[in-house]
Amino acid sequence: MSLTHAPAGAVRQGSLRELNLALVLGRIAAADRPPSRADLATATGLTRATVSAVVEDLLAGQLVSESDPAPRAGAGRPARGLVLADQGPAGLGLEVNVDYLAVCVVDLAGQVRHRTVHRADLRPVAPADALAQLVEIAGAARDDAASEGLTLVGAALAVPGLVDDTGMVRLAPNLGWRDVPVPALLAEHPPLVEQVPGVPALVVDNEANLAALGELHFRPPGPASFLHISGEVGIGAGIVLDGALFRGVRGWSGEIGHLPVHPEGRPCRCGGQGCLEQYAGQEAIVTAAGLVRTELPADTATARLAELAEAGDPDALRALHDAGTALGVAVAGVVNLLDLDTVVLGGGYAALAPWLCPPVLAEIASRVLTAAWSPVTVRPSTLGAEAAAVGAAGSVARRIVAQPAGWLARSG
Amino acid sequence: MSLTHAPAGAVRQGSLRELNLALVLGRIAAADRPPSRADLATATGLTRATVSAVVEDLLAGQLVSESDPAPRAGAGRPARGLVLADQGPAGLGLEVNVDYLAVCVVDLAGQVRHRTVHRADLRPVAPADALAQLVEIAGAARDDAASEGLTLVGAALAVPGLVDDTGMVRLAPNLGWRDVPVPALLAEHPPLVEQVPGVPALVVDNEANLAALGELHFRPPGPASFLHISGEVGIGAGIVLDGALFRGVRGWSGEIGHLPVHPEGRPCRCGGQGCLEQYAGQEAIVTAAGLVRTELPADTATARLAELAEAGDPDALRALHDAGTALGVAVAGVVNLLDLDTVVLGGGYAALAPWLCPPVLAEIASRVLTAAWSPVTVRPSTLGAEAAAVGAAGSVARRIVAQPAGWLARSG
DNA sequence: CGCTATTTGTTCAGCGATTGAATTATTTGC
DNA sequence: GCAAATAATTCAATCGCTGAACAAATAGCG
Repeated sequence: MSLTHAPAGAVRQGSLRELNLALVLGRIAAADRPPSRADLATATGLTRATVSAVVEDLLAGQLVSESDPAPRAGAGRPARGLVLADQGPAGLGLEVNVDYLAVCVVDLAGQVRHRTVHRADLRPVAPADALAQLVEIAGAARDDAASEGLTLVGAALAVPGLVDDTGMVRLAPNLGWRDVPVPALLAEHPPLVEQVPGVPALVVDNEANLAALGELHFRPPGPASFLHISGEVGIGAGIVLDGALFRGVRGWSGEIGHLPVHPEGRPCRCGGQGCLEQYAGQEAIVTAAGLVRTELPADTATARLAELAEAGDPDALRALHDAGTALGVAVAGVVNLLDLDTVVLGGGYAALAPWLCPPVLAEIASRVLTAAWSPVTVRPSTLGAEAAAVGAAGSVARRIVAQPAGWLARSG
Repeated sequence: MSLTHAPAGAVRQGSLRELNLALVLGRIAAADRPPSRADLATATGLTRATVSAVVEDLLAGQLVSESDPAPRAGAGRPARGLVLADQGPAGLGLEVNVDYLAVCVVDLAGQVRHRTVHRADLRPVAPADALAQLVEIAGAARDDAASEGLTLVGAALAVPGLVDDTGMVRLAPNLGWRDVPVPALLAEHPPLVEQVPGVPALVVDNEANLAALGELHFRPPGPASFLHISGEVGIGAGIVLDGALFRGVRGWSGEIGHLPVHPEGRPCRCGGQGCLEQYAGQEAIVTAAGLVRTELPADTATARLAELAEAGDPDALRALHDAGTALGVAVAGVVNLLDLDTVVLGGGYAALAPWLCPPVLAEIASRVLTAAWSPVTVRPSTLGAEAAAVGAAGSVARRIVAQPAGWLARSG
């Protein structure tokens, strides 16, 4: 029951058209088959005349295109289907992580049109240099996209750390970044994207948040509310409610890693005791499995762990089971609290999901009151390791779909 | 970042006026001093001409009234202040609880204009009979309100149990209700409220949810996002995000009582182990304090407990401290997850807040990562025991403020 | 092959709501 | 008593939606 139906600001004369552009475009994006103008009219409640006028604007602005007449039974003039354009605006996704840089381009329809991953240990690299490398890769991606008729209209950067609302990276412990003014550093390079009213040129956000958004956009029939858990060294949760990321009062939501699972248990670096991170963080799992803590990326350790588990190594299996149980205790609490019906295991957990899911489901079954009525789905993320970059680019593309007026106002 | 700015349905010609009516009325409601038309124009971005036209509609519909010219310094024609009308539409709040029936009427400004509490043990009473008594009391309240120029336009009923989306009470254990079709039972009585387009005649909801909404409306400068915890036999949380109650996918959010605080601890009726309810539920506190479990209402036991604590009884103090610590562990987890900055202790906890708050705050301080940056406020509810009834009535009144067009369309 | 029914999409006069400038209203300060 | 300042209203112009009529394109049927 959202009681704030009205847009935040004034509803001017022209807002009407803006809202209907968004409404119609949103329907086209959400439809499973290319809808006709008539379909849109009945779906939205607008008249066909209005829909035609709105669609004309969308076609002129390269936001949608007409598809071949869909074969359809019955009499009558055949409808022309409308689909999101594969040319026009697109989003740029960037990611700086411990052991790689990633860049990708996602179009309006959510298709990944370009993708580059540059593997390198970024920990010894100064932030400014890392960003410079990223800009270089992104420049090539932009040219590539341009050759396909795509115009980049905004960028989103995923980092493994806390980001404040100005885009400053306050703390990215595993990367060794502290108080890095990313927007200012990137402003020293030539702009990567075309400026479009209503679309921020650069958004910096936590990788867990953006990875969750990636999951939202690229599972066509997926749920609008779910919990996405990124298991890395820390454990971050992206909470998606009604198709929007819930960021909390200060933008620091999702710290599921410090939910207590053994309140009198091991001390945690957060100052508490028995936090989930101490039992289901990557380091905890790896050491519990008897692996020596590897020097370099978590990736390797995770892959090794999966191998061992695959081979039936009892230590690895026990470590995964214990971690899954701890995770399940925390997840059950979240599900009880928020009444979500889908949990996605992402990040390092994705590869370990076959062993983590059963104990998580077991804890949910025994602790969640309503689990009997309504089952809770727990599944691994479908996106690869660079989910955050894809989610970042997708969030930009999605913004265009949600607010097309800015793009249309750009060039006329 | 809500990406769904557009209203769900079509934006017709007339929607423009509807949206601006809501926008202007919302500003009047949110202002701390009666704004003038000129203030509203600058605040909303609309022209003064439009604001005048909109205000004229609101005045004609008895939704706002002009206050005496506010004394103001400087030259110029004095502004006429606009305030929410103290006549016109109002909301009816109803509550059935274990040991009382409550009815109240709240006007647009959020003022409680009428209040009746009928104390009685409702457990042996059949649901139909309880509702019949409630209707009788409500009828008197409606007549009382009518004499003050108020018209009831919707009712909300709070019950201590799970309610599905049809208004059916699936289970209210402490009341002994199961699958009670409240809307159908109430339909057998003459209607209590005038039908207004866009305002449901009856909403049935969980008391914890409605109590949380009560807190939202009646702390003028209060935060838009907070956690409201009702400590009764069970422990329920109302999660308010951006001024709206978060209900979850199926409407069953807020089950904070089953967050694990001692995962290998006491078994809980939910099937889990070590749930919060086992350590901070009213029964748990009362028995821990050495009080014999009293026959009747929890109220009495809570009051007795407060008395003992006031007098310095060591058992009572220890029981409250332990309960507060358990509560704090759970609350810290929620705050980490959702990044909320305000926690309200309501229901039975309100009276015990002086002893519960300190340990809760201590746990938050030690377990919440961001507590150092941004303090978390923990305070008792300011509403009385019948918070849910007030919140219920307030939610109806608030709906009129959020969607005034329906009321205006009513009589012309 | 031609006619009709059917559905899609466009055109156009009408209308409601906002806009911006001009106008009126009311008070303070000189 | 007059000018400056602020508040609120009036009014022609304009923007965008509506509803109905109209044009386009196809399947079914005799």
